[in-house]
Amino acid sequence: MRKQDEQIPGVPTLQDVAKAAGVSTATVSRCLNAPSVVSEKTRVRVMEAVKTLGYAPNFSAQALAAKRTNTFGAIVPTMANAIFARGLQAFQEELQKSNITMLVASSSYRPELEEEQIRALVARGADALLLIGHDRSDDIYKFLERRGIPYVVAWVHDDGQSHVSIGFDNKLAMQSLTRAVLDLGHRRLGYITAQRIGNDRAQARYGGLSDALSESGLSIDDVALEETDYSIKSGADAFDRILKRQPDTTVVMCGNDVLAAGALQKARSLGLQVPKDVSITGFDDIDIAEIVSPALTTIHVPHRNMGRGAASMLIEMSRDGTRPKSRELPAHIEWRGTLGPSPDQM
Amino acid sequence: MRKQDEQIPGVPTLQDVAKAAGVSTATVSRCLNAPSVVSEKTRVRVMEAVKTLGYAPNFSAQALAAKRTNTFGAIVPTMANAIFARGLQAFQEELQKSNITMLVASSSYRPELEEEQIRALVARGADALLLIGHDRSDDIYKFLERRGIPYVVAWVHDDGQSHVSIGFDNKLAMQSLTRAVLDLGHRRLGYITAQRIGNDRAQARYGGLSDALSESGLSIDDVALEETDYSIKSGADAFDRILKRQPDTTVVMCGNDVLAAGALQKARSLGLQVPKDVSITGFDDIDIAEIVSPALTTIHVPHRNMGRGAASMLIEMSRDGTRPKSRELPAHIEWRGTLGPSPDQM
DNA sequence: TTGTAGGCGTTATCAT
DNA sequence: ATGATAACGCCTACAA
Repeated sequence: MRKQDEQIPGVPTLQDVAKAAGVSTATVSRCLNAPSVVSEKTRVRVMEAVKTLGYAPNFSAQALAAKRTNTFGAIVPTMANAIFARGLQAFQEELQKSNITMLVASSSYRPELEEEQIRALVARGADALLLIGHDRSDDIYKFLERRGIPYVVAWVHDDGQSHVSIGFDNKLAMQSLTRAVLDLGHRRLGYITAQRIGNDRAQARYGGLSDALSESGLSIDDVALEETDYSIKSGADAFDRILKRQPDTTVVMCGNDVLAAGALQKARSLGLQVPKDVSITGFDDIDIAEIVSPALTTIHVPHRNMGRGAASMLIEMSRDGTRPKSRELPAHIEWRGTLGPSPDQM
Repeated sequence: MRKQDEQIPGVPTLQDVAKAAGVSTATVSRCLNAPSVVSEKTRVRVMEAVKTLGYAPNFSAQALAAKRTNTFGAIVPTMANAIFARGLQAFQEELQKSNITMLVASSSYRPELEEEQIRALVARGADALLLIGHDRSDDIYKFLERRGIPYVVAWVHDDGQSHVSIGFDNKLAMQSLTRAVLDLGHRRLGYITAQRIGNDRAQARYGGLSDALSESGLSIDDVALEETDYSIKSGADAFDRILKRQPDTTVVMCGNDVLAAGALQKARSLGLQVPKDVSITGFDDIDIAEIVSPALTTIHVPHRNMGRGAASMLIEMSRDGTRPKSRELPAHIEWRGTLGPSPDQM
């Protein structure tokens, strides 16, 4: 009288559909998962029952029984950052084509939190994982290997790393930009970076700066360095500090466009002309790079392509159990208005 | 020899932990979910086994048995839009405090797709749902009611609507901004809106414009209207068309900041001074509003608060089964540099 | 082509 | 405080 004779409809199950269509649950299941193997006649009947009852499979039960969830997970540092938001959007659009759902978690740039999130997504049955950057504990990589969960490391490409990845060479990109800056005669540099700890992209970019400097016989120790968090205001404040410490600075390079936008804003409010008095460079080429004025000279990064590519790699890995080769995507200098010759050149 | 005597370890289950600790699976389950009810001694033993085996509960099984997933879903039009990305980030951070996972799906502003996504998230066991705007089919609302899934409609507040919501009055906000514009003497207006179909925020904003005009004895038919999609370039193009159609336009109001940024850019490239020759207004107050120059006069919208508030409302609804009152958050004009008196005033 | 039935890994209700 | 054991809803050999 409690369980069996329940009168209230509740949520329809396979059982209900089976009963309504006068077939077994197995047949209903097949209609849904392998329609070709069931006769036209019964299939029509079953599908009708499905429709009228408003049946939708219970995901948990499905996952439990089938041992696959058609769900991929993505862990990003933050979604509030346009570069990840755009990449995720593309990632998701690509997955959707294959009827795969995306689960997102954000780690707030905190390694412990990221580990937790990875485990959580795996526990939830994520069939594959998108990770940002390769900088994480061995334990967690082992964990993934052991569970046989395919993953790709995105937003970076580094020949020294063994994990399947899709991205660009952050170091090389910043190195080439720095070379361009030096070629323009700049010698008194400032550099604003995001927090580098636990962020291999920021580290690599810094490394690129350093290397380019060395090439020219200069030292990274001579650049006015500011490390700060990710916001326009932080960029502005950092710019201010740099100019205070080193008033004859001719160029301030920034680890990303957001910081650069802040720097640019501050320069303007300080009455400095960009790039006549001081040059500024960014990195990422997000929307704001184009609308500030003068528009930011920056590194163009193929965010959407990375998201899309990561999706297709994961789909392949998950489907075929293969291990595709890492993909390096191009990043290039986007010349716009904030980088000019050093005033010293005159 | 196949199932039982499997030698390869595989993923540890409750069973394995139970065996290792010499207790029943029930006890292990209790250790994890209600530690207080099991004796100190056995608990320690069990937790040890958990640790050494690296056990993590299987989410699907858990959900299937417990009929709750600790997962909330969010369906947004797109994550590539800063306003949603920021709101989601806040939403997720708040959920995390209560150990709830967020599932995101994006509908690309397509109603049918949104319905699909809602059903998908529900099928995946979402305990509650965050929806954007109240504009959707009755069917889907009925579906949610029937399943007893709590949901809140965010980004809007409209007394005429019955669903639990958190947001601000889009119409009123645009109305007040329009009043301010008219007070400054502007009479030749242009308006750039995002696609209004299926987007009640865009509709409401347009309505606010229209109403404010009527109040002053003016007609919406006299404003040069451009409807376009969401991008900086679209805003720029629309601005161009407006000035072609109506060269004596003194102000171009925009349905959001992205379009306004485009308009501003185009104005500059057309050699127009803002706001001396032409004024521009935005809506949303996202990052870019502050960094363009002159900075955008716009409507400040509490994105993060909406995300956070939506989370806490949903948590309450899901926990207590209550139905909280809708919350209206304040939105106000953020006066900056792009809105000035009409040149006609001189 | 279709049905039967055993599992999937937990939770929760009873006893004990 | 702990242990059996029946759900939970679906998938999938295997049998018919």
